[in-house]
This record gives sequence, C-alpha cells and structure tokens, in this order.
Amino acid sequence: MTERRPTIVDVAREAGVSKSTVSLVLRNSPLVRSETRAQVRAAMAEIGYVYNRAAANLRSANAGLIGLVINDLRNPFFTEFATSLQMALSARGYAAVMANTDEDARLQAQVVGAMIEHGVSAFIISPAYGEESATFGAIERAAIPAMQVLRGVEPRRELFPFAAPDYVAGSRLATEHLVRAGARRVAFVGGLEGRDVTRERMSGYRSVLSEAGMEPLVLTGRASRAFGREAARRLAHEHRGVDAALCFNDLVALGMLSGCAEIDRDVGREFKIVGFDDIEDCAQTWPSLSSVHCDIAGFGARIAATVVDWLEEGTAPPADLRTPVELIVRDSSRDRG
Amino acid sequence: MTERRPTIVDVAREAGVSKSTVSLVLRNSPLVRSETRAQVRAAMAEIGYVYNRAAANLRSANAGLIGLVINDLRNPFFTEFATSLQMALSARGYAAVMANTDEDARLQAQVVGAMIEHGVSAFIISPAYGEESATFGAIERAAIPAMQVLRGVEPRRELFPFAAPDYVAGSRLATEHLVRAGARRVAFVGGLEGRDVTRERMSGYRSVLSEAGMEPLVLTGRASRAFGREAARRLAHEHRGVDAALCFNDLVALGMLSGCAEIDRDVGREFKIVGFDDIEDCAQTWPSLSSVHCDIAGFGARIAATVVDWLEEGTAPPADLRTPVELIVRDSSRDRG
DNA sequence: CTGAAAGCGCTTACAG
DNA sequence: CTGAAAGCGCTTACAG
Repeated sequence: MTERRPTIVDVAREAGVSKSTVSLVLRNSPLVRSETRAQVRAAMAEIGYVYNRAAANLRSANAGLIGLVINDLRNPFFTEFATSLQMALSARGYAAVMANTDEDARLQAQVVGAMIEHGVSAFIISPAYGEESATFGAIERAAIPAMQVLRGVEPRRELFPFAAPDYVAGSRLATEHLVRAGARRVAFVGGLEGRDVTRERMSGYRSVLSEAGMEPLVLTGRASRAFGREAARRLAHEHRGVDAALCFNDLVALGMLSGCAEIDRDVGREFKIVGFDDIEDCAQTWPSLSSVHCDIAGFGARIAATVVDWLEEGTAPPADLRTPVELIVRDSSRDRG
Repeated sequence: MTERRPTIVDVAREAGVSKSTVSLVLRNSPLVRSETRAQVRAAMAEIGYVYNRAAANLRSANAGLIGLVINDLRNPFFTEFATSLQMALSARGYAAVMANTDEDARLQAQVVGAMIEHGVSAFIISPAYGEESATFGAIERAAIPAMQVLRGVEPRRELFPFAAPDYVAGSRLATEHLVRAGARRVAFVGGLEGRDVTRERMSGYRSVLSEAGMEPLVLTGRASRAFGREAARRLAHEHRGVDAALCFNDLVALGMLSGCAEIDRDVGREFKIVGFDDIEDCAQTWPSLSSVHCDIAGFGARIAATVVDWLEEGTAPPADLRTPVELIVRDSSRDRG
C-alpha cells in the first residue's frame, strides 16, 4: 500500500514524451497537439497519476487553498455561511482550510499562522473581537489577500476589505414592521455592548423609534438561546408595558420563544418577536419566527466569487460592501386568525 | 506588498550558518547546539521568516493537512463533530481541509479527488450514501489512511476503519425509559429506510418492545424538523393510541415538539418524546427535550487523537469502534409537577 | 555539532 | 509543437 505515487516523469515515459509536455497538458496549454494530449491523458489514466499541487505551488503561485477562519462555527448562522462559501469555492476548483476560533483572538492568531505555513492563497475571516493585530499583522507580513466578513475589527479596509449584510437597514425594517403592527413599546434584546454588529443592529431600531416618538429599551447580553429565554421572563416581570422585541439574532429570538412558552405568554398577538439572520429553524418553530433575512447562503457564494476574482483577475473587492436584506414576516409578529 | 518571502537560505545568511543547520533548528533536532539554535531563531524573527510546509512536504511526508469530508455540515450534529475534531487537530498541529458533500456521492468523489491533489495525509469521512467506490477507490489508490465515522458505507473495515457512537445501545436505553415511564404504545419516527444508521437506531427499539410484548409502529422519513412536525400531526390523527415516540434524531424530535405545540398536544405527560444525539438545542427548548447523548464533541476529539496516532505512531485504529452513549432525561418524557 | 550536495515533483523560460 | 535544464524551498543522508 506504500509504493511511490507516479509522477509526471512516469507519465512522460509511459506516453513517450518529455516531462515538459506532460506539464503543458496538465496546465491545458494550447501549445500541445491534441493527439499528443490524448496520448498523455491516456498514460495518466493508465498508471493512476495524481497531480501534486504542493510541488506545483513551489514554482508558480496560487496553491488553490483558501483559509476560512470563523469566530463561532457552531452557530448555525456561521455554519451556513462557511458551508455555502466552501461549496462555492469547491465548484471553482479551490479547497478550504477551515478553523473555528471560538471567539478567542489568541487561538485565531495561532490558526492563521498555521494556515500561512500551509500556503493558503487568501483568507476569509470572520474575526473574534479582541487583540486583532497579531492576526492581521501576520497576514500583512505574508502579503496574503484577506477579507473581513460579517464583522470588521481591523480598521484598514483598503488592505482588508469588509463585507456584511446591511444590518442597519435590517433593523430599520424590523422595527418599522413592529411599530406598524401596533406595538406600543419595543425592546431590543441581546448582543454584547460596544461591538460594531450590536451597534449597527441597534441603530436602525433606535432611529425608527425616535422617529415614532417611542422610548427604546435595551437589554444587552450574550447572543444565546439561554439569554433570550431569561430575557423573556425579565420582560414579562419587570417591563409589563413592553409588547414587542427585536432580537439581536435568531438564537436570542428562539430563546425568547421558549421563554414565552414556559411562562405561557402568547406570542403573536400579545407579544411580538422578530429575530435577525433568518436561520433555517425560523420557519420550523411554533409559532414560526419572523426574521431579517440576510441570505447568508447567497452571501457566502458571493464572497467566494469575490475572493476568487481577486486572486485570478486581481480585482480587489470594494473596501466596504453591504448586501441587501429583507424582512420575512411570520407568525411570531402577527395576529393569526 | 509582493516581495519574495524569506527562505531558509536567507535565515542561514542572517544567522551565519548553513541552511542545513536552519533546517535542523526548524525540526527541533537535538543535534544543534542551543547557542546556535538561539541565533537561528533570532535571525528568523528578525527577517520575518515563515515556514513553507508545502516545500517541506515535497521531501518528507506528512503535510499536516487532514481532509474532513462530511455528508451534511449544516446539520448541527455534524457541525459539532466537525468543529470539535478540527479544534483538536489544530491543537496537535494539524490543519483541516473541510468539505460538505450535501449527501451527494458524486460531489464527494470530486472533493476527495481535490484533497488528494492537495496532499492530505489522512481522511476522516462521514460518507454520503450511494456510489462509494469512486471515493474509496481513489483513496485506496493514493494509499492514504482514512476513517469512516458516524456512518459506514464501505464494507472493508480493515482498510477503512469505522467509528460511531453505540446507536443500538442508545435506542435500547431510550425505549426502556419510555416503557418504564408508562408509555402504552411507542412509535419510532424518522430516518430513511434501508440505511445502516436507521437500522441500528431502530434495532434497540424493536428488541426492547418485543421483550415488553409491545407492538412497534414505525414512521420512516427524512431526518428533518419538517418531517417531525408532520409526524406529530399524523400520530395525533391516525394513531391516537400512540403516547410516546423515539425519534431518529433531535431534528425530528424538535419538529415533533413544534408539531405538538401547533396542535396543542401536551408533551411530557400526555405524549412523551425522546430525541437522539443530544444537540445543544435540546436543553433550551420548552419543554426541554430528552435525548440520547452521544458526546459528539468528545467523539470528535477522540477521532482526532486516533487519526493523529495512526499517522505518527502507525497504530491503526480498530476496525469497528463504538463509543458509549447515555440517556439524558428532560421534560419531554416525564410528568412535570 | 555543522556544511555541501542531491533530490522531492512540479513549472518556466529557452532552444530547437 | 516538443525537449533539456534550472530552480521553487525544503529535507536527507553523508562527510567532516
């Protein structure tokens, strides 16, 4: 089981040509006569040749490996993003080295270092908050193209272009919807203080409320089901006037749904909830969950295309790209029957 | 931004030694005097040297890249597995190239081919059902160690060792629990007919029921929330006698929970539900979901260790490894207050 | 303990 | 259209 893999020299011998010719065939060069090409291909099949990209990469560039570094790969929003991105890359002939950093900037710097050693051609990174200079400094020194997605922590956007769904527009849409649906008091629930994404997802909420002359009420906290559940209880006990909530993300909203079920609070008529991201679960819960649809699958595919174009055509992405979002209204924010 | 990366030759020049010595330092060889080692390390830091694994791999073996091929990466069970595995590999100095195959055997063969070109040192594969020979044939020809996990589709287990949680034991535990809790009629819900995993998760159910002298009722179907939801309705309308269900997995069970909420069927006392896998959501729903805990995070870490040992020590994994499972009883299968 | 040389499997000019 | 030669950045014996 451990005999040596055939190389282009073996193929050349089998096909009766020089190894340069084999190399040209591999690279689909038009210089090779089609007969010769066929001969070479046949020889490759015959002896079971497999291309060695590492060796090729040593001479040329573009290893065809993309590093995908994600702050929380267990969160379904990021999972969907990473999966869609990986599949789109694969369709374009690229493989993805993926790593979860668990929101740990130190771990992030470490995995990025490892990926640089592995010779990735580009990075796509949804960064952890915290000490970012180790990570981006290393990428910069290695002169590897890198995009920040979903979150931007490194301010030099010309060097590390940023792309994300339009969070501000999404929170506007959701808040307008709640106000129009008759909510008297709308809370914003979840998301950690001081982070850009929280700020953006809150800002549309704040401006709509202020336009409507309504008072905001913000409960910041971890973006988890557990926090959402607890928040549902707190709102019911400490803020009886609140009859609607825009959540930082769907996990918080799903937690609130559980919390409301637990305290037997009717969601839809009595209390309205809108999530953010529109992960798959939203359509399957009872009641189903209204959410800001970020088309994260499409976003992933788009980022894949952007990065591949960057590598292949040299067309750098815009410094700050926002993709459109849309509100999906379901039972959690409307009267049903 | 595009100047050439420093190589060991540059380091050697800077440190005033030969490039062989630099190489020995890189490989932590004890042959190098510690003073020299320090000099070399200082030189590397000074000029910003980064190790090029692709080049190293050309001479030696073990690229330190592991291929992780997963049938459904969006499913939280597999996400948790892949993430835990990747993080454990990373801690051991390995990077993971990951790909989702979306249950498509053709796509699987394609990504496996790409990973072989990238020179992965081993595969860990949760295979799609269907035509497996293209995939495993290619791995065999390339002589790359490969483990099948969670599902076994290739029968030659000496060549492609298999590991999974003990599904049979889990379904026994769950069924015994339901019977002991007073269920009169227990259904098995979800899982596609004819697949090994379905068969195993059903077999413990069947044997316990037969020991208890109870009739089985099986509703096979996709392992999705949507199917579970529909099944909850069907059971309520067409099989009124059924007062408990063991689900193929947690997604089906979560769907049943939604379905029961929808038709206002009380889960816990009136109707008992147990899921399988114990994904994170189980503890957060209302009512919380009983489930067979597979410790998938621990399983992922264990597989990482197994494969690394295989590569580094040459200790091949057992042909068929089953890891223990445990039943977590929550509100969905007990009377609460 | 350290250095000079060959070679891993490719690609890239450069001749022909 | 095809071949001979050099080189990518490392590691590996082999001398010293």
